Amino acid sequence: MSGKEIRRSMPLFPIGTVMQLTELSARQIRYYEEHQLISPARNQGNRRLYSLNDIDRLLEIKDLIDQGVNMAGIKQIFLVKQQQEQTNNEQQQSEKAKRELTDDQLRHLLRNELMHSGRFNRSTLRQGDMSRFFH
Amino acid sequence: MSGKEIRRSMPLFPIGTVMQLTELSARQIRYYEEHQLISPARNQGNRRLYSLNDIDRLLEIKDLIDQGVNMAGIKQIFLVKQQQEQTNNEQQQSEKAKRELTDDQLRHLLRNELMHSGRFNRSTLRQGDMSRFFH
DNA sequence: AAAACCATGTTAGATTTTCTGACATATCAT
DNA sequence: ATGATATGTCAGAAAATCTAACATGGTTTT
Repeated sequence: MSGKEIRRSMPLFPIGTVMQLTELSARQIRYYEEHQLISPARNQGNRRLYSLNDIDRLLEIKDLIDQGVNMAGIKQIFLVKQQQEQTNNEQQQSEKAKRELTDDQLRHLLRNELMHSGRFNRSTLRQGDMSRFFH
Repeated sequence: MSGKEIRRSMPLFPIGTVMQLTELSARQIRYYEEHQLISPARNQGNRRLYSLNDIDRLLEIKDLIDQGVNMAGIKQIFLVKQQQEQTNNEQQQSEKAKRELTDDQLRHLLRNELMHSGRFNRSTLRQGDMSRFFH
């Protein structure tokens, strides 16, 4: 829920950039927002700011519209997808729980060794790396 | 030279976004441009548009300035880095050349098998995937 | 067929953002 | 003290965006 997600949901792009990236008109983009298919952030001056996720969503919308789906349809599709993700997460969750038990055992087994392997884990500090904002 | 690079050098961000991302003032960002440490694209209306690479560069600049390096110093550092990359590429190039010879042989060996393995390589068309613009 | 609805275009006026160029200023080296 | 460097700040102009309203060509519904 952190890391990647924070970055992909970071509000970065003004509507002009989004228009070019998606080849949608400002009118269309705002209209889809009106119908709650997206909800971009706003900056201090009330201008919309879109995230990578928003843009993905707009591309999906565009595609569905090309298939003849209307607003209501798209809204439902997104709902289903969201629920799908929800259950996916729950599955992962429970699987993870199982795994964690054995992981605990593993950790236990490894502990002694580590206690004697005086090795440091220096964190690599690289600078000027925009990738921290994405992926 | 294509793919990734095109994306990371795609002009996307207005100066306001870049200010937030880098915590530099507009004045600073323009000043560095004046000294040719960066050269953002311009849109039709003459507004600057920065790429991910530009932002990386600005973060690097910021860091160097924190270390007390001045414009001239930073310019030189970038020059050296660029040359470094150049020679790196050349090395890779010549290594690749070598490898390609053996690859040719490999291809040769595989050709017959492939000629008989009537298998199709359907390209996966996924939609609404912003990742095509990045990484 | 008429009326209503949907998705989008277009326009207008207000507000925000960005642009360039100029002048101001603090810090540092000479 | 003088000058250079890096940045702040201001002003006026141009561009981008905002909201709200009206216009319109296709679809449905009545």
